[in-house]
Amino acid sequence: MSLALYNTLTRRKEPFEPIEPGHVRMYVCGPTVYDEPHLGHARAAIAFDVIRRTLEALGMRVTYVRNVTDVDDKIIARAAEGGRSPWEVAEENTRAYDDAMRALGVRPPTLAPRATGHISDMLRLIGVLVERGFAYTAGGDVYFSVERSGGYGRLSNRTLEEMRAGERVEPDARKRHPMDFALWKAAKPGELSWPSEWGEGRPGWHIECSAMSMKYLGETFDIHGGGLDLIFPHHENEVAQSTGATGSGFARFWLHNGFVTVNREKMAKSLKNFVTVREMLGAWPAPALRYLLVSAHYRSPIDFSPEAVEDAAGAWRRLAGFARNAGAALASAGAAVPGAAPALGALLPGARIGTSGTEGGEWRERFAAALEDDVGCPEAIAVLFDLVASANRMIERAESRASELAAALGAFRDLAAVLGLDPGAWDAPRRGGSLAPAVELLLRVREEARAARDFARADEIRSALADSGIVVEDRPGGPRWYLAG
RNA sequence: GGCGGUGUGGCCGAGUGGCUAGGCAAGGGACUGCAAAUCCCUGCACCCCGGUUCAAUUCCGGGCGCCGCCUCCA
Repeated sequence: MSLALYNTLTRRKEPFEPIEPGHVRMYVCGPTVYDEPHLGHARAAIAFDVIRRTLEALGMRVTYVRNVTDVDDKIIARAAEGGRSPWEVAEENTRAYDDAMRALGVRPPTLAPRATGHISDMLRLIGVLVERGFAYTAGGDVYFSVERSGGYGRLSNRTLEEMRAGERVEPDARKRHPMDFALWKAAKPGELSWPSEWGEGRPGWHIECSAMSMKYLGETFDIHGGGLDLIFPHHENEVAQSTGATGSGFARFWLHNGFVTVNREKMAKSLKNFVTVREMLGAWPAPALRYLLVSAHYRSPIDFSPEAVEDAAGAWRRLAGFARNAGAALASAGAAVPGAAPALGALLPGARIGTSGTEGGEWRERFAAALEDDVGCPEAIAVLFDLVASANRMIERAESRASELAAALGAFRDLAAVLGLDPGAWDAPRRGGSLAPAVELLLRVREEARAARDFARADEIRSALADSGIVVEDRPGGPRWYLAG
């Protein structure tokens, strides 16, 4: 089997092959940094993080570009409210975004270009569009002419007539067609601006993605992604601009992630029903959040609620518990414990899910097949749980060979890593070890109490540790402890 | 109104023309000083109405509900 992806452009699943064999070029619309990231941003970033890891795990090299929109009306407005500069606002929120994504195990893209660093590229592109007759000036503004663009509306599957029928905004008198959109906006006095042959101004929103994607990935590249809400007008306009300027095709596959909803409604600033990543991380373990956002197919909505996160946390505990138990079982059998998958954030292929012939080949094959079908994470997760149940039975039954369990754990780590859910990778950073001597002393005291059948004292110690986030399990071979979460 | 998506057991969430994923929660059992973790067992789901078929949750037609987009939006 080979990889198939759902392409918004054709509204079908299509076999995917990169233009350059073995090398995928992918561009995803990143955040507009006017506020701190909410769960919706996390969902998008994680969706494409998993897509990227999947491509890599299937043996492809991925050049992944995700932009930062750091010039925009909302940033300017936010700056004005706080009496700060737009630069400051953008900088602060870019940092908040990066921190949040790192905490959720989202690997940094290959490149994260900022709009303000590419003004000259945008001006050049606008110049070409004006030259070729796809754009016109009106005052200090430059507009793109949708009527000049062949096939405008193809991506969002609607015609210009249909769009006009649904018009909700008063047409701007300076536009030739109501759907024409700004490539360059004349600066208002005192506003952030750059010089151009059309006067002082700043770029429209859509042109930055055309300029930056083509600069780093070429005129035609493999995958362009973003949230479902960007299909129209943002991506439609990108297509129009880019194909207008180059005369050749733009992105071949368009991938769009579904929303995070609250009470089945889109999470959005305007509805005031959003939850920031920071708030979430304060209340729940990061891997539980990541699990929640990976557990649904990337195109489906995920309805957020405290119960949903609680369920995800439970599922995550089962996965993490398995890695712990299997590791301990192997160690006590004197067998080698498979190493953790590459650390989070490492610019390395997410995993080695190589198929038949390898240890744990059957699970690897099923897992790969799930992801090859339009990145079917729910199915892939089901394989992971099947593996866990099966390997737990090996642990339970003493007659199982250590080599078999080691293969299962190795496969588990490799496969979970494709989803960014390898427990080893999450545990490593916080295994400071500074707690260990104190905890182990308490556990020795507790063992003495248990030996003396002073269970009140033993339970007291256990619950005191629990209050500090340390879970104690009494095993046949003695107590074991770990950090909760 | 146009376009797109979606409707599965208490909840989340795959999938399939008959052999009916997975997780969480729940109940019972094993293990344990008690727990925890783990294992075993249990619950007979597919919006409605027609049609095709030996057989439909799965295919076709119609209807209804919900969600999204229609120049803020991941």
